[in-house]
Amino acid sequence: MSELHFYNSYTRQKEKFEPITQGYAGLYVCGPTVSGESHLGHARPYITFDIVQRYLKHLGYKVRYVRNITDAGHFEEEGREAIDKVGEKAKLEKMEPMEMVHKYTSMFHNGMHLFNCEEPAIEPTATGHIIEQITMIQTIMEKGYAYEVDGSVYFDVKKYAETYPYGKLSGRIIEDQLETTRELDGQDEKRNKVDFALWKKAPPEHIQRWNSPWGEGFPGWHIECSAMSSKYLGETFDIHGGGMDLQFPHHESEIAQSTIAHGHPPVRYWMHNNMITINGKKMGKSYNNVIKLSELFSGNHPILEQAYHPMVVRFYILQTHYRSTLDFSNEALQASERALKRLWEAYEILKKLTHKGNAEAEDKDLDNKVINWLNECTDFLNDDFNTAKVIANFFELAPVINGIKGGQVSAGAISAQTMDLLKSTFKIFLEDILGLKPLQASQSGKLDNVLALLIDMRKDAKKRKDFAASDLIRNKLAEAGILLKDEKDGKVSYTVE
RNA sequence: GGUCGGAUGGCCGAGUGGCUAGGCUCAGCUCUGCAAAAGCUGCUACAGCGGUUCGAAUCCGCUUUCGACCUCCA
Repeated sequence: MSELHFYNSYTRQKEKFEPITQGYAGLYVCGPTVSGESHLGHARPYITFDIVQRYLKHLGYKVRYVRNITDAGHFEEEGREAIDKVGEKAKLEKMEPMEMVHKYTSMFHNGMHLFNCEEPAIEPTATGHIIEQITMIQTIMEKGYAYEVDGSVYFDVKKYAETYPYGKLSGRIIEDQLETTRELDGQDEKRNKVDFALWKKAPPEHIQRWNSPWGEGFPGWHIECSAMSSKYLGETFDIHGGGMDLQFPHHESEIAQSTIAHGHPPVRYWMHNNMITINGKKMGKSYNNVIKLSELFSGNHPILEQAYHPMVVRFYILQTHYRSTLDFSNEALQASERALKRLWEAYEILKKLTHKGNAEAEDKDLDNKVINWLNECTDFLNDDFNTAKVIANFFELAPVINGIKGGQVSAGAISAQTMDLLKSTFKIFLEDILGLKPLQASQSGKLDNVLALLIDMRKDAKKRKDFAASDLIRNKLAEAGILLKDEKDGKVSYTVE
C-alpha cells in the first residue's frame, strides 16, 4: 500500500488514514494506573503505539502524542463501596498517595526508557485535571444525560442509547446489558446497571478527595481521558489507542461522555492492541500471573529461566502483529534474543561495508531482490503497521550482507546505489521506526586495547602451533562473556555478551 | 449464558482464493588447527467434516477446542 491504512476498531475494517488537519496527527493512548508496578502486559500498548507515533513522524506528520497517567482513585463500578485503588494501596504501603504515585510513575518511566519508547508530547495526570473533569460533568448534566444521587453523579446510558449508538465500539447491545441486570437489592444508586459514574462521593476514610458542586469526592475513571484528550487534542481528534480490554466499558464510556459534552464523537480512528498471554491466559492482576518489568529484566521470577534484555522484549513484541495475541514463553523470548543478535550483527557489519567493484550491479537479479525487499518495508507498515513482515524482510537481507562480508556473495553483486539504500533503510527502519538498539552499549577504547593485546598473544601462539595456549585465551575470554571470531582475512573480531 | 476473536510445521509466528513469509531448533555440507560466527542445503504445515470454485490455510456451513469481553484490567 502506498498510503497508510490501518484497522479502525470502531468500523471494524482497515481504513486509509486521513488526518483532520493536513500534516498533523493527534494520538491519545490510555496510560497506566500508577498504583502498582508495570508488568509485561503493559509493555505491549506502549511499544505498539510508540511504533505508530514513530511511523507517523517518519511519514512527515507533526504528531502530538498524549498519554495520560491515572493517579486518581479508580473505583469498582459495581461494588457497593467505592474502592479507591490509589488510596487503598497507599494506605497499605503507608505512603502519601502522591508519594506512591510518584514512585510508580518513575518506575514506569524507567521501563519506557529501557524499552526505548519515545516520550509522549504531553503526559497529563488525572489529579492535575480535576477542574476540567468537573466542568465536563457539569456540561453533561446540563444537557440532561447525567444525574446526581447523594453526592455521586452518574451518566444515563439508557437515555443516551435512545439516540446514540451505544455499544457500537465494543459490539454490545444495550438491551442485553439491561436484561442481564442483576440488581443489587436496591442498594445501587444507579438508575440502570449500565450507567457509569462520572463523579463519586468520597466516603470518610477515602484519602484522595476534592471539592465539587456535589460535595467532596473524586472523578470517575472514564471522565479523565475524555477531559484530557479534548483539552490537548481537541473535541475531535485523529487516533485513540489502548488495550483491547479497555474497549468496554472504558472507551465506550468515553465516546458517550464526549458525544454529549461536545455534540459529536471524539475520535476518528480507534486502535486496540491485543493481549499478552501466559499459558494461553491473559496476563493480568486478577489472574495472578503477571511478570513485572523489573522481574523480566532481572530474571527474578519463578517462571523465568533467565533475564531478558528490554530490547529483546521489544523485538519479541514487534515480531507479532499488534492485533494478535502473543503468548509468553521462555522459548519464544530466547528465540527472539538469538534472532535479534544475529540481525543486529548483520547491521553492524553493513555499517562498515564499503561498496567495491563497478557501480553497476554484477548480479542484477539479487540487486532487484534487495531493492524490492527494502521497498516492501514501507508497504508493510502502511498496511496496518505490520512490523512482523518488516522484520521478516530484514532477515532476507541479513544473509546478503553477511555473504558480502564472508565472500560468498561478490562484493559488487549489488550496485553502489543499492548499497547506499540498504544502509539508509536499515537505519531508518531498525533504529528510527522500530526503535531498536544494540543489546549492549558500545565498548570503550580501553577494552579494545586490552583485547588487542590478548588477540596478538593468541595469534603468536597460533603461529607457533601452540593451540593449547591459543584455545586457553579464547576459552577464558568466552567464560568472561567475550567471544572471539577468527575472520577469513586473518583478522579477529569479538562480541561481548 | 450473551457478544466477539483464535486454532498454521518440533517451538514461535506472518499470511485472506493460485506465486508454498520469517525467526528459533534440528540434520548435513563449506570455511576453520579445532571452534565460534557466517554461508549453503534439507525438514513443506495450515483443528476436523462438508460445501462454493478450474483452484482454499485463505470464502460459506457445521463440529471440536482455546481465549477475550460482559467487574478492575494494557
